[in-house]
Amino acid sequence: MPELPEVETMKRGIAPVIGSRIESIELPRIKAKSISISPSFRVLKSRLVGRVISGTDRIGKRVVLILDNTDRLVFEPRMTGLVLITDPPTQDHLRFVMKLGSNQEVKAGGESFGRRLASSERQANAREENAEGNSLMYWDRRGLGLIRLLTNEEYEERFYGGKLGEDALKIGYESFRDAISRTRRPIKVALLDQGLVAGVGNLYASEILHVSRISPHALPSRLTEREWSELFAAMRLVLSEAIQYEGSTLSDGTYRNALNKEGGYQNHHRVYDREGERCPTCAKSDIVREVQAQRATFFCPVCQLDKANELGSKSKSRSSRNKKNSS
DNA sequence: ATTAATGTTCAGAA
DNA sequence: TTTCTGAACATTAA
Repeated sequence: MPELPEVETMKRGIAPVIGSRIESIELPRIKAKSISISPSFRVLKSRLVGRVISGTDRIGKRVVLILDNTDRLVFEPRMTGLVLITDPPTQDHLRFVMKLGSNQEVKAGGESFGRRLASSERQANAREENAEGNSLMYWDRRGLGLIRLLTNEEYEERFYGGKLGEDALKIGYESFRDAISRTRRPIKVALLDQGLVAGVGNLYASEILHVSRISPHALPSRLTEREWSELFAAMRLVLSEAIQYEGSTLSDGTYRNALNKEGGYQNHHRVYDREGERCPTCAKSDIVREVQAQRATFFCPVCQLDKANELGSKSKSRSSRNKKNSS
């Protein structure tokens, strides 16, 4: 699901829209309930049409279009949202379309979707319409995402007014440690708090902790200096690796980049969704799946052993595991 | 045919 | 103040 690497990939993928003028915006007529757009679609239309997209940005897990009057159109994909510039995965969950004037000549010859085009005439037509019109689309299977148009001031207030933490790839070591130390929740839970550091989600939190060999249950207050620096390095490593592979497309196949192409990082996950597989780091245990704060958490109980918390941990029923490790 | 599970964010409760 | 819980929604696996 779109976390920092996926959203960064979308942002990079829509770079071709920079410099284009917005000719119109549309709400595709679909059966699904419409997503949240604020202010209203009418207002968006009056404020967007005619404007030029002067740039793009990413803030945490959001994609941002910067307009020539400094307004910002923010796409928040949440679970299953995608920002695309080619045909979306399906037509029935296409939520928002922005038609763009071509800033430069677009070659209409390069159709390379032959296989999928065969499926249905209706879809092929709709797709053609989108593909040749040079448009930017928002697709969202579950429809939990949202789109909002903000003035520059509203944007600054909303995202830099202390409500959102610094971006996980921009934050420095000291600030990172200070931010995460601000809570008494376990480290895995703290990493998910966007108000502390922005961009890390459930999948990458597990991966980052595994690389740094820190237990998801470890308490920030008890991390050593060495662990902090390993955690920080692991965060940068994992996120940039994932960006190199254009993000993770999980088994449900939802996530795609801006060209509707799957990511590749799922093949390089060390622990996420790998319950029962051998730990790639120590090879002394299988990966364990556990629910922590209502979220699936994957880790290796051996090389991510939480020494400080081992005895006093308030874990619930652990009956299924009988490990007779010397202690 | 129901039900649970999926992950992000926010409002409201503890 | 800080942390926790449930809702928003659509789809799939059980």
